Amino acid sequence: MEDVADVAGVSRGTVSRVLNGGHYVSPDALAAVQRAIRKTGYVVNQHARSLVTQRSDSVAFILSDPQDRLFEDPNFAILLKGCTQALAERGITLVLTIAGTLEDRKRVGRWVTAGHVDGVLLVSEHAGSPLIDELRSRGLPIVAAGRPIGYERDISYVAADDRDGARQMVTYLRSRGHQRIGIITGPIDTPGGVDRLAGYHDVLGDGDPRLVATGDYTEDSGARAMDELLLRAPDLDAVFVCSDLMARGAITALRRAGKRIPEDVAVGGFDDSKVAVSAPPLLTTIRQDFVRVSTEMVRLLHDGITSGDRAAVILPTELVVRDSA
Amino acid sequence: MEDVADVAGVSRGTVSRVLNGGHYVSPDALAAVQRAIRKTGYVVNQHARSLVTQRSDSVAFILSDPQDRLFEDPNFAILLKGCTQALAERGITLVLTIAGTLEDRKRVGRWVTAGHVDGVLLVSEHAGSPLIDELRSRGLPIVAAGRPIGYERDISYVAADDRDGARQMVTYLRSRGHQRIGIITGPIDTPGGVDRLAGYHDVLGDGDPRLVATGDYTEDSGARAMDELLLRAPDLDAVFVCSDLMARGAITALRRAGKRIPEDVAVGGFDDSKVAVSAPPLLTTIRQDFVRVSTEMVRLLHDGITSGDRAAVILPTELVVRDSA
DNA sequence: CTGGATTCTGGGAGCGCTCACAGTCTCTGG
DNA sequence: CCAGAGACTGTGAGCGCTCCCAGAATCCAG
Repeated sequence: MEDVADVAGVSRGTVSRVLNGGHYVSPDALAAVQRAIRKTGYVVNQHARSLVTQRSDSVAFILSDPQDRLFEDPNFAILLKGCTQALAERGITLVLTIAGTLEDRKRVGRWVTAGHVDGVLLVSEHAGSPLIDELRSRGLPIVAAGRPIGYERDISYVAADDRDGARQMVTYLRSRGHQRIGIITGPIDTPGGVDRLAGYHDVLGDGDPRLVATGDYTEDSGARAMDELLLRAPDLDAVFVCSDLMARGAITALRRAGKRIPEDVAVGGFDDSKVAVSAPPLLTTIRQDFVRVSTEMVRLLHDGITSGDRAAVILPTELVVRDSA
Repeated sequence: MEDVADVAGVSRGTVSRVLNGGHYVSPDALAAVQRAIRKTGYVVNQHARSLVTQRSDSVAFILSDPQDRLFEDPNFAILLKGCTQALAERGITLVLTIAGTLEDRKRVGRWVTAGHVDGVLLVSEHAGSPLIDELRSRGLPIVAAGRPIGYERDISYVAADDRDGARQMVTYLRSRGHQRIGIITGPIDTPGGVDRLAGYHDVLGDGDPRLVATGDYTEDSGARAMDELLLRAPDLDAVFVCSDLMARGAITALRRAGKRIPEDVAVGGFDDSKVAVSAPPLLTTIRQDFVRVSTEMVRLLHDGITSGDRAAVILPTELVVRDSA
């Protein structure tokens, strides 16, 4: 930097000003510095800058999922890519951390609170992680993907309107004349698990508990839950499966049981992910826009870093009718 | 840090020594410092450390793929996760960068060469990127996933033995009595594209050019290439498709054309990825171990950072026989 | 008892940057 | 013509750490 200043015939201070927006710099000095930077091939030392500004211009993307969902679930990939790009536009770097095990989570907690990042994007399935408390106590801005159960007032989050989406699907199934509508929920400690089930009950009342089964968002679990449902309620004529991937599993199970879709049993999914249209029957499902989720998350985190604000954003969901219901 | 030194009754120098391995520190001082660190809740400032050591203890994972393959191809996810974990074990942070467009690549080039990272993991489909030259000129250690065409002597890389894998598959198909064996290759500017085709020719000689078609590793392109092959060589009785995903597309196309698999046309894939067993028929394919690839990549990069060594690792591939051939 | 390793410790210098402050110069209105 | 506001510039201090060097303490062999 001293070199640049010498070449441009100005002082370090002026070079620094040019680097940081160029306010209070004369046009001559500006041009001279820019020329000198090109000539010397100078690049700022981010560490030196961070040392004094106390900011790192990077954020952590923490995937604290106990399973290897990154592979199974395309939503994660979309979220990850969307965040990377939205951050890049703001000149912020995305640091990916995977914290599956409890030990991982401790390590990540230490790392994050050591001031490596200015904020955290939390993509975790399960609630009640001690991570949130630790991050909060350090005053680190956090934005979660999905409603963080038990922390709604404490940290920012972006979520799709799960409950309303579920209502739309169940209402639609009923409008098509289905009487015995089952549901395969996600884990009951996830917002997608409780909220979609709540939407189901909003429309159908308490209903028959034999029509409710639980999966873990994997394809296999969808098949297993469907088998269970078929056993407990052989007369069911429709099922709302709370993720497309599980719906695919459920369809496999239904076919094994000799059921035609949608003639014998109608199937509704959730997500409108790639798997919804990867094979016949094309899934009738609820769309949630994960690209939008990621841009909103980044926006919220940026706000949090610059102003300390907290906010929650609920994005609308939309029924997409295809072949399976 | 000064606080810790005061509490422990020692100097900054001693605290620093404890932090960096504890050599030349008396047991008493060591214990006192460790106690003081716990008491004060001290965490090192990574930026200050990096400023003096000139190391960042982080590496970039550069995904410079023009398409959105991260979604289509599960291999990327496995690679990404494997690298993250292998690095975490070494206390190194993974910074994810996506450089799809040319402009992205420039931005990433600037960023990486600005000293943000100690090394680079390059996961790029296409060769001849100016990125490699730029990184090399800065002396940054690089490890590529897959053979970096034209840079084999310049940078480290880890690759599966594509050519031998292809030979295994084609040999197997021929041993099963197939006479007219087609191939759907990857893009011809990728190692997987040229090497697997070379393996095919190793076994079959020059053969009939009408039996060769090219895809781009997406499912759709597999279907299109199959249609083309069927048109040019309606008598073909087997096809080696150079990725499982494309093989799925090819199977769709074959079925549309009324062909039974494997009775009318046998299909061989490559990768042994999740899609190989996602639906019937289960794919006969070539296994390459991406977890192993990622750990080897990290090992090589670590070597490169600490010692400046370069190396190439070729991992064996293995035929997996299932239903499709 | 002494000289030279060997182990351990403290403190100064400096990594490359930003920020606050003091100072200079120019331009305005009274 | 002058005071004061505004635009611009240079300089010193300091961010929190590691590294180096000098010196103190300890130990062992001669």
